[in-house]
Amino acid sequence: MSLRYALLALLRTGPLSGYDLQKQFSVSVGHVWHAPDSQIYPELRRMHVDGLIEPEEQVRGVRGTRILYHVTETGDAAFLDWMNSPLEYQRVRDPAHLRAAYLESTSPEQATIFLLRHIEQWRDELGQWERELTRIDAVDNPMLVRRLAVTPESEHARTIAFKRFTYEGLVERARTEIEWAERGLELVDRLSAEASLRAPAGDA
Amino acid sequence: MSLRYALLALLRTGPLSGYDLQKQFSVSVGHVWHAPDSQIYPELRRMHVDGLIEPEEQVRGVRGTRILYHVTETGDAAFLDWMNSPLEYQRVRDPAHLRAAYLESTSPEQATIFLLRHIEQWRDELGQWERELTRIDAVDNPMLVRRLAVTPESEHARTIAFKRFTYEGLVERARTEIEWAERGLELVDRLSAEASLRAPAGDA
DNA sequence: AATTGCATGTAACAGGTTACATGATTGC
DNA sequence: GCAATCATGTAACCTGTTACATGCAATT
Repeated sequence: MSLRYALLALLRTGPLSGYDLQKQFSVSVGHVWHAPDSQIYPELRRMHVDGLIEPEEQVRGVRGTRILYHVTETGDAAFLDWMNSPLEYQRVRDPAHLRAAYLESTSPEQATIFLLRHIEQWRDELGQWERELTRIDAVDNPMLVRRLAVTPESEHARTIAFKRFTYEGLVERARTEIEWAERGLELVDRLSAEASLRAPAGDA
Repeated sequence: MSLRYALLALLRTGPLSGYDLQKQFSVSVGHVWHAPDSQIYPELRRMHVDGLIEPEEQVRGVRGTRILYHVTETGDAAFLDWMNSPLEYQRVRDPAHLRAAYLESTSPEQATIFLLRHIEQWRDELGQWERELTRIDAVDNPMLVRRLAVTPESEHARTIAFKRFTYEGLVERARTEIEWAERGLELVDRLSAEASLRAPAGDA
């Protein structure tokens, strides 16, 4: 049920349409909580039904409309309640470590491919998050700017500090994953070397 | 769809019942892939329908039965295919970092509570994984023992090495999370101190 | 006039969670 | 005789994914 709070967090910076939210999901909050558009639109409806947000229809051109959603007082309270409630941690479900635990069942080559892909995967994430960190420092992220615009100036440093803190955590996590997989590559090589010592294949 | 491969991984050490598997999920593979019993029994049926496993009914007492599942050749091949196929990474969906990004919306006290809980959460995981590491070193984990029993001795070191590698990764991840949250606590304190410098509350 | 981007959704399905439901066996 | 635990599931629900579906507006 975090989707609704991710949406509320964005909407608390000011009204946005489903489409706006969808885009933000791919660049800002999407870095910590992915959601496809097919999930966002129905959820917005439910949030409206629950009184957390209020739609405002806007005319676009001759016949087009777009719906801007405003956070209601109820919605604001719901967000703050969530912030102050114990977080529900998700059960572990980690395909990479699941596979890692059984790498002995495949060849060193396949193990290497798996580990290289793991490194690639996390390097991509790392790149995104590092870029986001520099954007935060430059106060260049559109959502952060929106957020600061509706925040008293005395709170600006705090707001930025927590965003930075969040992305620092993500960056460290990515680095940890990469280092782990790199040690895995060394392990695969070491095991292969040991095996070929015991049973040389290419020798006479 | 990793559940089925987690189940196959366990069954490849020899036949087990749904109940056995359920227990293993809470102590071995469950450390990387959680699954409740209500998911395991239906999945075993589907795996039987798909020809990956073969049930063997066993009499228990006068009327009780238990069903042992054996991996078929098809099942074995399916597992190895999975091992050699690109891993499907899950989209990021991280409630802790989502909340961290908006900690400025709550009080320092609530932020502290959140961070302390995060530390507690990961310390629990860390403890489990560290215990598992010592069990691996002592060759004391029942599933590892089963696994080694059906593995040629020349492969024992490899098998143990990858298990160790897996849990080392989990341990590092937990440590990274804990360190991050501890830095978060310092940040909250620092921000509170700065705020009370600018607007002293307890003073005359 | 065509392309890109804005804007809104529906439907079918897969995967996972929670709660419910039942009964037998074994050890004390 | 009772408790623990072995052993098997069903049902309803929620969340998320993938694919499909439509059409206007602004720019080139």
